[in-house]
Amino acid sequence: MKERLEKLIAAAARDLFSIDTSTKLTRPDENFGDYATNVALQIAPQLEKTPREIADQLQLKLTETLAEYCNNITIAGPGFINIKLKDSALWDQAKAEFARTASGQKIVIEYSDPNPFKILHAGHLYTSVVGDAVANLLDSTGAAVHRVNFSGDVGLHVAKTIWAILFYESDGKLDSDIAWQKVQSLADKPLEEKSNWLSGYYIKGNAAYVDDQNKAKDSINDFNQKIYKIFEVNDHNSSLAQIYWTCRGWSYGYFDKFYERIGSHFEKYYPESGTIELGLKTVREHIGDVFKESDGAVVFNGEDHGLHTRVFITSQGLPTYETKDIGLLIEKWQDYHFNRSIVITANEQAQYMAVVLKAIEQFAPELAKASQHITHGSIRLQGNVKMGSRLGNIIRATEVLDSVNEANTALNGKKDDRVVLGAVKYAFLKQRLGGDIIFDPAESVSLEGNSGPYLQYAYVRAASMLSKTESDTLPADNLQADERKLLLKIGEFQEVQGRAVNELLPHHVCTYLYELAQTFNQFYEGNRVIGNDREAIRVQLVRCYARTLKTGLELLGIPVIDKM
RNA sequence: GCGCCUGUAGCUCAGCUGGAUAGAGCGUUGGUUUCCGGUACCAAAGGCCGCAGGUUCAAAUCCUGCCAGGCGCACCA
Repeated sequence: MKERLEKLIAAAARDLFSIDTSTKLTRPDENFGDYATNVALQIAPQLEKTPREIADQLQLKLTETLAEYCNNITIAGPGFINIKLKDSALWDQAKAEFARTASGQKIVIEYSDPNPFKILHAGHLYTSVVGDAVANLLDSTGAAVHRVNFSGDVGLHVAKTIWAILFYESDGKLDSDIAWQKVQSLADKPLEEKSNWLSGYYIKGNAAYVDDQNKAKDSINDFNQKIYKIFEVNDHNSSLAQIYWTCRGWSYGYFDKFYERIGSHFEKYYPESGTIELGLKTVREHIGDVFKESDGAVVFNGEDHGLHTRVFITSQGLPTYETKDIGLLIEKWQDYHFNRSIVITANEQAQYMAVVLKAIEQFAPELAKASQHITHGSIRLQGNVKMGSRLGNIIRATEVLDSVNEANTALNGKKDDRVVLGAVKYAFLKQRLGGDIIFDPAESVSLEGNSGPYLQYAYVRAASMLSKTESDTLPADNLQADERKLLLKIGEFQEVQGRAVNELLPHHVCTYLYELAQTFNQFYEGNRVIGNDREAIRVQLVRCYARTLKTGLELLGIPVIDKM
C-alpha cells in the first residue's frame, strides 16, 4: 500500500511539474492523517515556488489519482500533505502478507559460536537470541535460511583447560593416565556439572598461563600443538586424546541441552578443527600474492588497506583464528553455494573480521562480497562493569534464565518457562543492536510494562475473547475512531518488518509490537467486543490483531501463549 | 598515538534515510474494576537531546572540532 501510494505521488509530481522525486511517506501524528509527505517542501526550491502553492496543486491532483485508496487529503503547516486512507484500504493493508523479496535466495547465517571447554555465559545467550531473530527475519522474506554454528574445539583455550586438568589431577605431574581416570569417574554426572568442572579448569589454566606459574606458558603452548596433532593423526586412543574427545563431547552435549531450552536450532556445527586443513591450504597457496612471511609467521598486511596487519599462521606453524575463518567461509560455500553469508558476533570482532574479509577479497572477491558481518554489544553489569572469567563476575547463561524464572514464579505463583523466555528474549531484543546491554539480574528483565510478558498477555486476552465467539462476518466500512486506530496500527506491520529486514535490526519489531499491544489494550479498555452490537466487526479486528501479534512474536522467537 | 562505536528524563532505552508540540518503560505522585483475563488502563511531575561551531526554509538526526566512556591495533579466540 505504502509503495503504491508513493509511486502514485511521484507520478503526480512528474505530471504536474515534470520533476522526479524520491519522496517517502511517513507516519505522522494521528491527528494529521495516516500518511504524510513533505514532497512539496523538498521540490519547492528548484521550482522556485512556495511549498504551499505546490502542495495546493498536488492536493487537487492526488484527490483524483488516489481516490481508490484515500478519501481525505489535506495540507498543513508549511506544506505537508496529509493523507487519510479509506477503511477498505486499511483492511487490505492489515491483511497483507510479507513481501517475498528474497524468494529463491540461499542465506547462511552463523551465530552463537560457543567455545567447548569454556563457560557458556550471558553473552552467549544474548548473541543466540539475536541470531535467532535475525534468521527469522530473513526467513520471512522467503529466502532459504541455513543456521550454522562455529565453535572453537581447538586452540589455546583448549590447551589451557586440558593442561590444567592434567596438572591439577595428577599433582603437577601432567600424567594423562591419571587424569583420564578422573575424567571417566565423572561419566555419570549431569552435563551441567561436567560443563562447570571444565570451565573451572579453563580458569585455572588461563591463570597459570598469564602468570606463568610453574613454567606453565611453555607447557601449555606445547599442549596446544599436541591437541592439533590429535586431529592430524586422527588419534582416538591415547589417554590424552580420550580426555580431549570425552570432554569435548560433554561440552557439545551441554550446548545442545541449552539450545533446546531457549528454542534455538542449528542445521550444522562447524568445529574449528574441521576448517584447519582447508584454511592452511588456502593461505599457503597465496603466500606471495596475498600473504607474506614475517618473523617466521604468515601475515596479511592490512595496513595496505587501512586495516590492521594480522597473523594467519604462527611461527609455530599453527593456524590462527584468521586462517580457520577462511577455511570456514570456503567450506560454507562448498556446502551451500549461498547468495549471502552473514556472521553475527560481538563488536570486539569487528575490525578483526574486516581484515579477514579483506584478505579473502584478494583471492575470492565474490565470496567477500556476499559476506556480511554484523555485530552487537556485550552484556555488562550494573555500573558499566565488564564481565570476565578472571574477574570472577561472570553470569552463566543459565543463571539469567533461572533468576528470571524465580522472579516470575514469585509474581504469579507458578512457574512458566514460556514467560521466562519471553521476558529474557524481549529484554535483549528491544534494544538496538550495537550498544552494550547493562544487565542487572534483579531488575533488567521486567515482567510488566514494555516487556515480553506484556506482549504475551496482550495475546492471551485476544485469544480468550476469540474463544468466546463464532462470529465470522466480513469486515465493514464506517469504523469508529478506536477501531480505526487499531486497524491502522495493524497495517503498519509490513513496513516495520521490511525495515527490520533491510537493516537487520530486530528491535524495530519489538518497538512496533509494543505499540500495537498498547493500542489494543487501550481499545480493550474502552470497547466491549463480545455481546456488543458491533461484535462482528470488532471480532474481525481482534482476529487480525491476534494474527499480527503472533507473527511478530514468532519473528522474535518469543513463545505465543493462549492461556497463562 | 591511530582506527571503529557510543553519549537523549533519576535509571534503562526508542527516535538518527533532516520535517509539524522530543517519546516509552521502570521509579515517584494521584486515579480507574457491577463488564470480554488488572502481568491492564488513565493522569501528573520529570529534558541546555555531552559541549561548541557549521550546512539548511527546517537539526536529537547531516558536517567539523572538543570532552567523556567502550572496543580494537602481530603470532589468543
